[in-house]
Amino acid sequence: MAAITSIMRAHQLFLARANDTLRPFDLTYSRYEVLAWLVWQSDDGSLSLKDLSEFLQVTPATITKAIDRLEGARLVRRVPHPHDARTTLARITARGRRVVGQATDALNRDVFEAVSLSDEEMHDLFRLLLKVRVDAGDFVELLDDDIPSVGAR
Amino acid sequence: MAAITSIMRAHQLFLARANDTLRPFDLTYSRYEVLAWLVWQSDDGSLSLKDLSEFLQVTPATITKAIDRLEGARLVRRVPHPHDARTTLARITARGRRVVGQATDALNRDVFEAVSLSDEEMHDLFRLLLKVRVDAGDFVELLDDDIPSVGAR
DNA sequence: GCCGATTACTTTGCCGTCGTAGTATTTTCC
DNA sequence: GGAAAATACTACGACGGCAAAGTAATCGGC
Repeated sequence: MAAITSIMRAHQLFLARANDTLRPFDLTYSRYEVLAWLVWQSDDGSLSLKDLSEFLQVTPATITKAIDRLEGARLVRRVPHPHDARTTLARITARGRRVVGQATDALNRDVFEAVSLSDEEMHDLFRLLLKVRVDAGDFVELLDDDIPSVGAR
Repeated sequence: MAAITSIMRAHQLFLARANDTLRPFDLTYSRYEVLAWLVWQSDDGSLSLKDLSEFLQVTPATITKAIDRLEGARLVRRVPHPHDARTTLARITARGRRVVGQATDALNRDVFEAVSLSDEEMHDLFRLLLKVRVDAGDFVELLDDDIPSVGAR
């Protein structure tokens, strides 16, 4: 249970640091994540709101509001799906690509590189967290290729 | 960065499971934490709101609202500090003690025991998370006695 | 012992998240 | 092919968190 409390605290700290770093860009970590998925996890910079909801593991209502704000900041645009009138796509704008690039540099510099774990420690941490997540019911299919040493070996 | 994302996800999963478990008690994990501190980290079941804010590492406004709700549910009572008129104490009620006991049993059964890590793995996870937290600027003085094997050994 | 600084709490406003309910559009199946 | 089920999004209300501003009480230096 101390381990779980520790997870909670680590989350709180990283979220706070990330939001501090992103504040100059008028972004939050949640909205940064949306932009990041659009840029690096899609072929043409657009994803359906449904897909975003699944990838980020938040409810559709959360995505609706996030896209509202991102659209207000002209970082994404809603475009209708060509074949299914039920779904709407979020497409990142040129401005969005520029901002997410700068934001990523800032996050790498100020947050991710602040962690002093060795590669091996980082891998151990990831492996242990993955076990915990699976126990808690996470869907990890998408991540399997990132962590070949789990379950196997 | 995959490790940090993994921390975020693990947090999300545990919080969701804990809140599911606590829903029948009309509690959330945040409010449960307040009750738990009052019961196990104080001599007489009362702490100042300031102390709660520091222990739980949330802003005073968050504590104010949490105590509002707990007081509304008759699980704690606000009582004035005997010597300092600025501070108010939150004191757990008999009803609060009863509820937090049942809630703890439920959490242990449904959430904490769901983690299948060995004692050694648990310890490793805790140690790695502690390093990460320190790098992220956490204050860990209060925890030193809980983790004698960090740094040493 | 007074005035300024500090401390403790509350209030307000914003954000992200959830749960629930609603609407519109497919899709499925008789 | 038309009704029922499933799907995708939106709307609303609640909650926990932060930041900033306000209020009240205490402390400290001169």
